[in-house]
Amino acid sequence: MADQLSRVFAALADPTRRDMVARLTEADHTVNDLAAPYDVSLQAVSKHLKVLEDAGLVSRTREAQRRPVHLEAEVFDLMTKWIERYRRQAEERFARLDAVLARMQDDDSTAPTATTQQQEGTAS
Amino acid sequence: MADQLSRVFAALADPTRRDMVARLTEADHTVNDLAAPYDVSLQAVSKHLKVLEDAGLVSRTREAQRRPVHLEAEVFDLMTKWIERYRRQAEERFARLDAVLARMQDDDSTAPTATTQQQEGTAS
DNA sequence: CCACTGTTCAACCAGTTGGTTGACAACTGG
DNA sequence: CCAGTTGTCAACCAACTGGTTGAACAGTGG
Repeated sequence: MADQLSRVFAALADPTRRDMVARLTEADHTVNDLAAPYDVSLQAVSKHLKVLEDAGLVSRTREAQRRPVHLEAEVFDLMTKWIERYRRQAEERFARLDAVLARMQDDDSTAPTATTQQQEGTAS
Repeated sequence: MADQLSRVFAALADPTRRDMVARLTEADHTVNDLAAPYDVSLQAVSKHLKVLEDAGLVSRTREAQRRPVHLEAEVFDLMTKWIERYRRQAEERFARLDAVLARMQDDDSTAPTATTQQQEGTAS
């Protein structure tokens, strides 16, 4: 099956599932309960829940005939970590780039072939 | 097409695309350049890039025959906002729940059959 | 100008997704 | 125990995905 991070992103790529997650932050819900607002069959909702469960975003227990669905919010951290890591990296890079540009402006005697990495030096 | 948030999540649900994004935080890259590490055709990579572009995660300009790919890191905020909003909401709810449980423990005169209506709170 | 490099478009294919309906399983509670 | 409520499983379908190959387009540079 794909790694968990992929499953989490994929699970949240569907608006209906995102809405379910949003509602589950307020309170646990039964399947019927969850299904009510959407114009799809109960089975479809059950499938959505399976996707969320496989991603580790929700868990289900039993309580009488009902299967209360509970949000496992810790999984959010998985995404947050990934996103923040690369966001930070991108920001640092932009900072570096700004510095380079500033330096170039500063003393424009710099050779244009100045060992900048890939595209970076493309100050056309 | 779907809304942008869905497209962004869907785009990042693929490990190859996540890796491309990761590499693009370091520097811009051409398509060939990007494709090098992966064992798929150039056309497949081109498709992945289209997905990332449709999600607003990257932009492409022209430079001679090359099409340098550039990361648009701001889009990360879209996800971060969504995630953080609901994470916070979930945390607040858990805090509330803890409070309720603490209170119940405090004066255990509470009827044990205390109508667990929805699942918990009723404190909406 | 024309060959070459870099990239995309088009058609196709297998596998997945999100939905459907119908049957059935699990559990309560009268 | 049996009827009723709640939810899942199975089979099916259309649409989408991620990959392929072959052809075409864009732009440079000899």
